Formats: sequence, C-alpha cells, structure tokens
Amino acid sequence: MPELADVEVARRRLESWLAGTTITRARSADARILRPGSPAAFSRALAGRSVREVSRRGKWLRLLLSDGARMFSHLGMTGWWVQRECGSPKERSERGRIDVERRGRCVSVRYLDSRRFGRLVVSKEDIPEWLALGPDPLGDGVEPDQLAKRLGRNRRPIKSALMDQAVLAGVGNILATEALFRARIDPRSPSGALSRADIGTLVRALRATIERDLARKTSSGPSERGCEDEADGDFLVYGRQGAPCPRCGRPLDRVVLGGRGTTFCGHCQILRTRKRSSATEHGNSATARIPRAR
DNA sequence: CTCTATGTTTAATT
DNA sequence: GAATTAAACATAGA
Repeated sequence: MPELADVEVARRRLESWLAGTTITRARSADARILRPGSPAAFSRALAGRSVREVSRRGKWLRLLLSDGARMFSHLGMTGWWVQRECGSPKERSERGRIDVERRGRCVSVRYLDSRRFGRLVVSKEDIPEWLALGPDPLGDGVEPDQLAKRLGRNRRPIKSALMDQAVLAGVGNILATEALFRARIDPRSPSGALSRADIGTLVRALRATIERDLARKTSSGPSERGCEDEADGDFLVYGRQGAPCPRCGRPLDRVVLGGRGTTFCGHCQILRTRKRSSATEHGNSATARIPRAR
C-alpha cells in the first residue's frame, strides 16, 4: 500500500485508533521488521507510554510518545495497519501489535506485512531515514522553483528523480507513472532537460493525482480488509501496457527505468531533450544553447 | 515453472 | 570517484 495517499490513509487510521490512548502492551518478534532493533527494546519503548500524535512524511509514519521517544513505521510493499479485538488470533502476515486502552476497552492495533519489506523502528530521536526526506508534496507543498533546484541538471530520467525520496518524499512508482502521463512528459526525459513550465505542470499533475487518490481511498468503504483495498486498480496508465492510451488510443508502451516497470504513451508523452554539456562549460551560459537533434 | 509486484539497500559494473 | 544497473530481500498471484 505504499503510495503517498495510502500512507496518509494509514496515518489517519492510526491517529483515530491511537491518539490520546495509553499503550498497555506492545509486541513484535520479527527480526526482519525490527531492523535495527530487538523484540525486547520494542516492547520496552512502547509499553506504558501514551500516544501524543501520529505524523507522516513521505512513506514514513511516526508515533510520538508521551516520553518523547518515537516509533517509526515504513510499510514497504505490503505493509498495512488494522484494528482488531485484543483477543483476536494472530494472522499469518501479522508482524507486530500495539494494544491500547480506549474508553476502558482493550483495542489491538496490528501490523500486517506478508513480504516483510516494511520496518518498525523505535528511537529516542528522529532517525536518519526520516531526516533525509525531501519535501512532502501533500504536507509541505512543492514550489516549482525549489523542485527545479532539487532536480538539478543531470541526465537521470525524470521518473527516477521523482522517486528519489530525497528529492520528493512519498512519490512511488504508481504516482510517478500517473503524474508523468498527466503532465505529458516522457518518463525517460533527462531531469535537467525539463523547462520551468514542464516542472510547473508536473507539480500540478502530482498534486492532482495525490488528491484524487486520497479522495477515492477515503470515500470508498472501510478499507479494513487485510492488505487489499478495492479502491486500488483504476489507473490511467500504470500496469496497462498494450491497452489503448486514454488520450489518443494508441497502445501504451512499457520500459524499465531504474529497475522499475514504467508504462507510458510514446505518442502523448513528449521526450524532452536539451543541450549537450561541453567540457569547457563553466558557470553562466547564454552561449551553451546548442540545440540537440537526435 | 516463469514472470511480475505499490520499496529500499547494497553489491557489481561501467 | 561518480553514476548507472543488477541483485537481494520474502511472499503472493497471474
């Protein structure tokens, strides 16, 4: 469930279940999920504390505890939080649980993650992974100028740059694919080749995609089921290679960028190209505009 | 059996 | 050294 919108939904659920409650018991025995960390340290850090707030940056979730310590949660590919009764039996994919007392009742919040790419980390301070995140397109907003700066002038494909969590926090394969389609930009375009107008369009496309995801996922039923939510699946182009482009009807293409499958329309999404960097280039450059043909 | 998968880290190669 | 690529992780589903 690792789209930015999914993680935001998870945050809201956790907040409604945990904010203001006191943790009576916390358990996780999975060494893969607790990395770094140990079952004993996990229980010790959480038990007896109350939950002050649940925040999110990019794909990371953070519980702020009454003693100032934190618990971080990354959902990886298949992680999800659910609410169960305290006596409810452990499920196959259950990797941890946090039991709290709410209005005199015992409520059990469980972490499910079949593939175990997710993580649970307890720490007294914010962890490096959290601090290294770039601006969150939903929480922080993104200025086209600042994004242009972060993208730099390199030849890295724009899609790979968007998915770099230090550039923008929370953009994954689906979001990057969908936003680039909306912005009509070929995902293989070198990030340095995008114009200021391109970047403005891209920022709007990202925002539109996130808002729509969020609206869909929050309105559509209680996504209380294990790891699946029905609101998933209806994408413009993601995973639809060979199907007709929703804009021009030509079959959608697929390439691999940065090891990730990338669907796009080779007709609607234009490849941006720019000047070739010259060995003598330095600093300024009204002179460095050598149009590049291919 | 083969291929793919919403993510990230690390090793290998250029 | 920087930059790009492949592999690895663990599991499920088509």
